[in-house]
Amino acid sequence: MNSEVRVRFAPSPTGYLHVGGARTALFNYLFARNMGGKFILRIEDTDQQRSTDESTNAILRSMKWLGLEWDEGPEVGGNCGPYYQTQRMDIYNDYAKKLLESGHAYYCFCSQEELDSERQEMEKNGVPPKYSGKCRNISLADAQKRIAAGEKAAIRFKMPGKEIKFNDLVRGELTFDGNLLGDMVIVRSDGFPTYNYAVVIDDGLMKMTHVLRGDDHISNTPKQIVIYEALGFTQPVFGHISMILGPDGSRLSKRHGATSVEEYKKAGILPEALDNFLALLGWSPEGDREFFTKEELIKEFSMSRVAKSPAVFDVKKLTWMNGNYIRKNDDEAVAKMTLPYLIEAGLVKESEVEEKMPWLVKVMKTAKTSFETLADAPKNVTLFFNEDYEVKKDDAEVAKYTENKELTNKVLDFVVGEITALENYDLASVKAVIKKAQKTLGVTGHDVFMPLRVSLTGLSSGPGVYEMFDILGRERVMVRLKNFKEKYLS
RNA sequence: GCCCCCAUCGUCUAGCGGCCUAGGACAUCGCCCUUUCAAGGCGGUGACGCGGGUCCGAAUCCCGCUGGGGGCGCCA
Repeated sequence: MNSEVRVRFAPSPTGYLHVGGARTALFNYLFARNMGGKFILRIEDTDQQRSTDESTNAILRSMKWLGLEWDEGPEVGGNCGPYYQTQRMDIYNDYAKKLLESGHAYYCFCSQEELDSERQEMEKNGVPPKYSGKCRNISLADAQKRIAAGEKAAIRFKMPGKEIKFNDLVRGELTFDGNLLGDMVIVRSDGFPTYNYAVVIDDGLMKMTHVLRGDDHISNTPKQIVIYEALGFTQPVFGHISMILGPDGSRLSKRHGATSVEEYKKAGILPEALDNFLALLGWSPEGDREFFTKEELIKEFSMSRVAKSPAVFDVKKLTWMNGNYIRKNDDEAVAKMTLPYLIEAGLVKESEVEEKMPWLVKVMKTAKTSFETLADAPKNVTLFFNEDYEVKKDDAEVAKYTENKELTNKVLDFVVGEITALENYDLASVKAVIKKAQKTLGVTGHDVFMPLRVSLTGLSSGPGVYEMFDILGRERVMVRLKNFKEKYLS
């Protein structure tokens, strides 16, 4: 079947997977799955200086975490491999040779210094910087002799000075003037291919039907098209997705804060939430719905609904969405997903996880409405864990009850007495006690709840008082109440 | 400097000539629920960058301007 859709994501392993890259990968993935085609992952590691295995691993890890499984590529193989550019050197060289022989390319002996000064000169004169074509007329035979004699040479592609057009899937027809483009290097003097060349060889040989990538590649496209033409490869359909911007409207970068998928994972963002959020950056479904499972995204996705304009990455909305995803889970699931964060915060020990699990589930039942990321969990549940919580006396609401000792004492004494006398400590009895306190003491509900809240949590706001009684249990409630009395009411 | 792309509430966006006194979501504000907080429910504030056309009619089409972004490497 040569009508099968084939798309790829081709990161260069020079750092972590960026959210912008993740979105490009996601769009390719969704498009492939929606069309019943293949999603291919290729590692563009021809930059020897900056590529690292560590980055490759980090990128693969992030892709998997996001659920973007690839059909061909590293670890899974495929018929069009290898999928690492550094393993495809022979292929690039073969095609470079063909281009040299067919007269589409030539050897260039210009040194870096010559090129630099040439460019500076052009810039000074306000001329668009473009290679002069100095080595264009050195014959292949002469060039080969010089190389045999030990000279270093790059290979340049002869740009045809013509108009280059292509039909972009998201932007429509785009036109470029080839006369403005200089002869580009396709093979560096160290023998490594350049991006614009390697990408064509790979996409051509890997039979890509569509190339969906970032906006920043628009001006590379005409350069690549002429290589497709020279090689006689079938051109894929191009689609350029707009970029992701920071809050200030410039290209999203480190100075805007977290940019890598890994950082969001660490911050306690769920992969489903990040996928959902990223899908909505630049793509919109029909209708007003915003929450989609991956399967639903696949079903709904269409390149025709991809926006042309760039999008600002709004962490607030991501976080809101993430909170919704967390709350969609049942209490047990939330307990499990927050566990690593609780352990890291020292609230739970690895060894007591099993024993504490049922209790943790109970904690999460009341706490999960209060956090938007998993990393928020520890600070929101810490007061359930130990008795040495701080009483915020500088909070005016709290101070009311530390200052009005008479009321607080009255309430606490009554409740302590009644709770101690309780045969069965359960929620119903606790409720009854509190009711009784109101009646007997002749105070409002608020005036019995607040002293209890302040003494049980040290705060004027937080989880429900009943929930505290339930989660803490009789003994810990007593400890807290008595401690509070001793410290603040005597 | 040159080339290219983009332009609807603060943000993500719907809108593809009349359904628009511009719809939804985040954020924000108010109300409700409620022992507090959160969650939830309801409601409010809030946008077609500007100027020319075309058309009976323009957020929607065309041109210019302005603004923003990207590219112009022996980086990808």
